[in-house]
Amino acid sequence: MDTASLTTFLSVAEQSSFTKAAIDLSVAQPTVTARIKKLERDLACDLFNRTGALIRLTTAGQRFRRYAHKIVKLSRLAEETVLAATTPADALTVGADSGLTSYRLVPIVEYLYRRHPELALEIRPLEEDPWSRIGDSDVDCAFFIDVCESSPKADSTLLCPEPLVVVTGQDGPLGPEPVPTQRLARQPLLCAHRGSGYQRLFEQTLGGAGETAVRALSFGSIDAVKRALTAGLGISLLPRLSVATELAEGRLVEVPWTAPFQVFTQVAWHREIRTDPRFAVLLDAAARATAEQVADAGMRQGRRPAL
Amino acid sequence: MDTASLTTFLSVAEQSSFTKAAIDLSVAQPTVTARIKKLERDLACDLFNRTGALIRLTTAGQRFRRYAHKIVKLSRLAEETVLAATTPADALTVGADSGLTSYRLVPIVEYLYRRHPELALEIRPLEEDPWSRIGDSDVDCAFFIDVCESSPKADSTLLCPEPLVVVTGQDGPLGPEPVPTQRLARQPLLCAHRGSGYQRLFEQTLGGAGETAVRALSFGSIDAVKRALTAGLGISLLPRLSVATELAEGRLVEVPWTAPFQVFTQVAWHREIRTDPRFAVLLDAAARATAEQVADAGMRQGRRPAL
DNA sequence: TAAAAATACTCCATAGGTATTTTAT
DNA sequence: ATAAAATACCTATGGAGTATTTTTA
Repeated sequence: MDTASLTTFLSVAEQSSFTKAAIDLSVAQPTVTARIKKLERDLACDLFNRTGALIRLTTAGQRFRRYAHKIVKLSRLAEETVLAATTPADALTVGADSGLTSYRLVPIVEYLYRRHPELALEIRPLEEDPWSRIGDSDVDCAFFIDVCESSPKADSTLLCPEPLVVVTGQDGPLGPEPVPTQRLARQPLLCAHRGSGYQRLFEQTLGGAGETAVRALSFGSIDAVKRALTAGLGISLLPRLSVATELAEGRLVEVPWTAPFQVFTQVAWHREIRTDPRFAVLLDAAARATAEQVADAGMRQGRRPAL
Repeated sequence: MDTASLTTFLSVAEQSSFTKAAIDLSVAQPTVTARIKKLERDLACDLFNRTGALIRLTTAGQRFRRYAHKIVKLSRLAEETVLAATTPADALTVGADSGLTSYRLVPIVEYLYRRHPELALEIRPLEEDPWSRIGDSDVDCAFFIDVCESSPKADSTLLCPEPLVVVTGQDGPLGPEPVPTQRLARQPLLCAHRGSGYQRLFEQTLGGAGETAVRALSFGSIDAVKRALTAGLGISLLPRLSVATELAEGRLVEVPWTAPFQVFTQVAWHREIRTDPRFAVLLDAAARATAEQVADAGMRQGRRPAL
């Protein structure tokens, strides 16, 4: 699979014609035929429905097109970027679960800002599995909520336990009595992102119990999820910390259901960043700021935070 | 540029050795040398510093590695996905500026949910230029805030004008008197994402006026930006709608500065989705829900919303 | 001096071209 | 009948191998 084949594929798809694509790319028409055939052989499936004159993408072809686009674009970007001599600010890229950004990460950033104002950070929402984002070098490190497990590909450390709570809108369909998992599975499920951390576990738990498929809707941010919950669109599993105010004020209500798993806020990082002094500073700030925050919460509630 | 070269490059980078990479990939050692040389020739730069025994990535190599990772991963994914006969839920993918998700998009989703509960949506935050995300087929359509301009690559429509306001924390360094742009440029700049919509315009405006480079920090979500503002970390340009409550309650304060540009909330879409009946439903809902919302706001304020 | 990368050289697979045939409208 | 894709066939580039030399720690 090389960029030339992909570009050819994209051109054929766009022009709906092998001949036009050949002209577009300044190659002979049989060359286009050959390149597409090779792609189809490599992928072991047809990409175009050719009934002589009319050329149309097959469903496989449509699916492949998305990736082809991205790969070609990335390749171009790679070529350009490598030559760009400028070291572009080179901020430490931190991925964070949407549920953590406001409530755990901002205190850390504040801590850092006061003591190390020169440190440049770039915070990006984690839409997928944190481990793979680190593996892809998409982010240097990631803050996320998940069960305690280690990965061979990256190092990680626990910051604090993160109590979760199922919440719904004021006039939601679920009363104050304990709710069986099956009943929960029938509610529309709202979340920031499907793939990151505990959300997958939650869906698995519900999917295992419910007879129907879980209906899930992702909103991209916790704030939007809370608004949708308030509007009565469904239920959501969120860190208690992130909905404390709304629960206290009665804008959201807690659904009496306990998750059969125990999760922690944790940081994972790319092995190679270990030696970066900026990362040491960040990790130290994370540990200190979170410890302070947990201690504060414990004091305010007159007890140690729930494990 | 093909996957074989990239895999070779990644293996060499990981093993820090041409010979070990050759063993790893089950090819002869000169093959590895040749592949890397070809890559270096194509990219017109060295990827490794080889001083005989010690092999290390050059800075260009480090930069290239990020992309190589992603490209290889995407290629694998493409191969797998094409064969997957399952139509995977096939939700309409909607990109949205973080500043819009909660305040403009949730009403639209609510509207849709009531009338078309069967419609599956996937909402993703826009981290970059909406046009390129659509061009990449990353999202089917995008909601964003920007000046009114058309693109040859995608269609778009305006939903409503979106008044912006510069805000800061309660005890911020800026008083109630009008602030010159230069002074604004010296403050740390907080935002959800650097690249999407009006944020770039804002940074250009400040960058043009200020003698020093703009210090910007991205948080990934509006909610996190608001917390950081409250903590006094800097200033931010946000839709007035998204900070109305905080301004009314005095948790955030408005900085008297008027942007030299006029922006609108708008939707842009991939040309090919035009024919999708689900998209027609979405677009209709967007127009109706936004119109309702704007009318409500006008009524409540006893006037038409500010243009 | 030993380990590792580069070079020299050969071979063959294959990508790309031209000319032609097939196919479907 | 015509336009467009596939096939046949040829050529040449270049990728991959073996054997060898160069380099440096």
